[in-house]
Amino acid sequence: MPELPEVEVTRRRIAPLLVGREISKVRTTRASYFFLTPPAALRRGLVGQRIVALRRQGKYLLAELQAGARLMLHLGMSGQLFTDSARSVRLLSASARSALPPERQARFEADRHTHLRLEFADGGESVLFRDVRKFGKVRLLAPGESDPRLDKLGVDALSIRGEDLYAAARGRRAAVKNLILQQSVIAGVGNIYADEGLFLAGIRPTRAARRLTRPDCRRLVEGLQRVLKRSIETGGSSISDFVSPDGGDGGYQDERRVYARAGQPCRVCAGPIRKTVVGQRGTHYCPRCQKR
DNA sequence: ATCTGTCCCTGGACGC
DNA sequence: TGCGTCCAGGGACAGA
Repeated sequence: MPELPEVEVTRRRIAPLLVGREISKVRTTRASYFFLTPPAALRRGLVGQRIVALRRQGKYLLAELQAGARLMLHLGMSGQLFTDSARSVRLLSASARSALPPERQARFEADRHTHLRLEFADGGESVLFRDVRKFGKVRLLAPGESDPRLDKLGVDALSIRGEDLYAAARGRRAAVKNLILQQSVIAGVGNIYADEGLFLAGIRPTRAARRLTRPDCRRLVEGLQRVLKRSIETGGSSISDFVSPDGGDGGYQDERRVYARAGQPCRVCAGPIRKTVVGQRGTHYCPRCQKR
């Protein structure tokens, strides 16, 4: 699931392929709630536009266009942003793959889940957005226009300070894990890195947010930033769907300490990692290393 | 204001 | 082999 590191890795690797190029053709699938801007309006608004920058805000990507409009993208749960030449088995479902001869099994062919395809005036590589579960979003923002989703975002997870988290936790009875998953509090943290950051900080995910001390908040922010930065360095986590724009897998899934490791030995104390549910999300922790 | 539960979607895992 | 059932989860939303 794309969280801050996966979105940032995507941004860094695909920016050189977008910035400075003029969109010549836009192909979409039919309208669905994936399209916050209806497909036809999206096509009209993008053709002929040149992309001048690609930024990240929380888990959102914003492609800035020359005329001041912005293309807002969210990868949701299963979103994949990549180029024509990307090769990855993750770009095909297992059933679709098994129907193909071996030499074509890693080759991408646009399918019904490929909702957006941008072609460019220079005739070079196209950029595609595929999203099986359609939890992703795409919206074209007119010059000066914003989106409530962006307006609500809190401090970016890479720049938040312990003191900010401490302030946000005042009076909150909810579990600390719920607090750090709230994009209005910390923008960019999702389920994997929430669990991993809490582990590094030695904090039990179920602990009431308001019970955190200042030092707790400081350690939690340090833990979160450490896992986020390390994940960016290793190319993100490719646990189910994530691929980088060239089709390559990330490397962070091999460094996970708790996420999706229920029953396996803790890398610190060797005791079994436990799985529970917090706020309807699968939650993994080490009962011995995360006592408080 | 905060908190909790429900819903959107699809494919993969699992049981029989 | 094939079918049915359950599960994963980001975030919007409704209702308490």
